[in-house]
Amino acid sequence: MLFLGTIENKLDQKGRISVPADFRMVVKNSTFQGVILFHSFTNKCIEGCSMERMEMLSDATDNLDLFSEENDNLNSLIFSDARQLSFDVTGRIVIPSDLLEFAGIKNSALFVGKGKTFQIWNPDEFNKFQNNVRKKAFDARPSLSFKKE
Amino acid sequence: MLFLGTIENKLDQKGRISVPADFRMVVKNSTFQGVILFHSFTNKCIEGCSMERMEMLSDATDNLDLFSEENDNLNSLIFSDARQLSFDVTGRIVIPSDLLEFAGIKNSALFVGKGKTFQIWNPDEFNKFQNNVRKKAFDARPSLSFKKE
DNA sequence: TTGACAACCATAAAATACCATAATATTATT
DNA sequence: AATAATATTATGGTATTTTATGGTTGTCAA
Repeated sequence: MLFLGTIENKLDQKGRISVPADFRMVVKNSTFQGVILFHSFTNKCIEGCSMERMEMLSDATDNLDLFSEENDNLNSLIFSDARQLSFDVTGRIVIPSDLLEFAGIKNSALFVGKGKTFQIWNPDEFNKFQNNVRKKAFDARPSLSFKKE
Repeated sequence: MLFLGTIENKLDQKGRISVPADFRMVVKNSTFQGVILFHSFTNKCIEGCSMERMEMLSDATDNLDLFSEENDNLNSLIFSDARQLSFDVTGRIVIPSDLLEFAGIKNSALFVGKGKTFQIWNPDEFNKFQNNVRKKAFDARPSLSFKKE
């Protein structure tokens, strides 16, 4: 199962927001009924994934080197920053305020499927980003975008 | 199993449409009883495939690199646009309205087999497209089109 | 005792399951 | 081979469930 599509949901005054049903389905068989969130390293948005994915990341970065400063820094960046947020009965989470601020999210947020992971964006910010990505893809491969007659 | 042939079916007022029985057979042994749909990057139509195929794509693009902007952009193009649609009891799906608009589909749609994938077209648009393709093939290779006796 | 937070209850809208039927194809029978 | 019987589709309408969202209460700790 993959995180697919983009769904916009609202934050209520208590900061709660529904995780899209399709996204909840992805972690349905997971031990942890919730998601992991952390700052994105590439964009002005929040990164999200399942606990299983986080464990894979851990396995990938873990080289058992207790003396590697680089390794320590990387783990610090990723794991100390990550929060596990469990769903309430109706499938909502409360996104920590520092993450909301980082992503510039106020009243509503966009859940963006990325396959094995997902992101949470300010809807307007994502529009800008997506247009930019499409433009870049277009510039890189014009032959795919416009077939000559 | 492959997606083969072209079948035209109707949309009802609720936007439901039967996925051709032969197409449903292709994903019969899949864990996810449904199809993945997304905008075509090359034509005015909807692209479709099985969840397995989407997972293969995911495996191919997934590199666990949290710092790769390029990878992030690629995933954004592919997965943020895709929807998983499961069959109802009679084998129907509801195609999201934005995809219908993109492909210019109103009352009926044409399922076009492409082997490992398929497409969904406005029937008239597909005719135009098909004629164009034939014309191009004709222009390119007149010698193949008219065999002398 | 106040403020943060979790558990609980409620509801409108949207999505999906359910039931029914008509059209088509497939098989069986004579 | 012709026709009857059966199964499988595609399609239409209704009922039920799920989802997203809002509000209230209870609990624990500062």
